[in-house]
Amino acid sequence: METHLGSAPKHNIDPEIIRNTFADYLKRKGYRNTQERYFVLDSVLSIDKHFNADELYLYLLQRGDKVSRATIYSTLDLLTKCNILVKHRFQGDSAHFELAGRMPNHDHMMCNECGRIVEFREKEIEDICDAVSKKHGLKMMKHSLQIFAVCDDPGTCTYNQM
Amino acid sequence: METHLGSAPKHNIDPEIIRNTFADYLKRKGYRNTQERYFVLDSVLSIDKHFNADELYLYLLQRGDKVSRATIYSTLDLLTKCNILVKHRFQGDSAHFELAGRMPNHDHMMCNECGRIVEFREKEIEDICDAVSKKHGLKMMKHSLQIFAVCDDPGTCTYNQM
DNA sequence: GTTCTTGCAAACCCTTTGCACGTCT
DNA sequence: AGACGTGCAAAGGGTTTGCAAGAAC
Repeated sequence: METHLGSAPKHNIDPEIIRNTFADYLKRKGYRNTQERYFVLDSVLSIDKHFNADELYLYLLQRGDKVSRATIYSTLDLLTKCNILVKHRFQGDSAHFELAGRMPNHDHMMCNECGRIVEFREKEIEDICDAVSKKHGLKMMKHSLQIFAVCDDPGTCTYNQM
Repeated sequence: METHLGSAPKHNIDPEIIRNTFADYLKRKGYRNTQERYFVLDSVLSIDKHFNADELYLYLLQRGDKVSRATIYSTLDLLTKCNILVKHRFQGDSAHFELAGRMPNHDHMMCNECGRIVEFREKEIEDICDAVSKKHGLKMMKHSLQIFAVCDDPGTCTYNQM
């Protein structure tokens, strides 16, 4: 079985640091160190893309680490809560995840027509969010920005507002 | 039956213009002018909030216009495609809609703890999105920005990153 | 009269849950 | 041993779909 989730990470995140972060979190919360949780963590660390729960499930299968979907969901939740993963909800149906340290505070732009996703980081955005939050009496935790656009190149990507 | 969707709109959108927009769109696409579609449009025009499909279904019932959920979904889709409505996907489960002309290009900030939603408009954000799109060879159609924050006031709203 | 739309219920997808079994401490 | 986590399958919520009946053209 072949998935599109690469197994040679290009990000420069130190796996050891993340494993410790997770171990600390579990300990702090009184949660147990189970094989399954670390199977999931190790897979996640080897992916340098966005992925959803089911893709991760299949990827784990392919690696020979069978973990049930229920456990995948539960572990993704833990990993999100301790800020190892970031959870996105794009237009589509399923939630997408990615390593938080992979490309901090970046946002996404997608072509309505071809589905291509462009990631970008724009410092100003974070600053504006911070300022707006303060102005309204809140403290920003994070933000999520998506730009819906269409490719300029009409050859590969024609937009039709049907 | 009483819903929380007000029936006295405070926005200053001209219903006639919107009805014409919709009629033109239907005509242009060869879709039919059905009672149900205009029931939905009229309801939508009388709401000055975000709403989801089911809230709209109940609101229509309350007004005495019975339209099935299937038709609600289909009509919401049409209204979104012709830019009368904007569709949002906040963290939660269901998609939320609102009139596009109600508060153009505004964004949302929500408190993780109490769920309060603050709407704001920041011109800079639109400008940055536009510039970023150009930089990557795309033409921006729209953007969606959410800020996840917590209320400053610790009395009403304590945040605990469990 | 033909084609499109509606309404209902069933199907669907993603996610969560109940419960029995297994594993961690 | 006890408590917690896992896996399975079933339930759940939101949304879409198949099909027969009805409405628009």
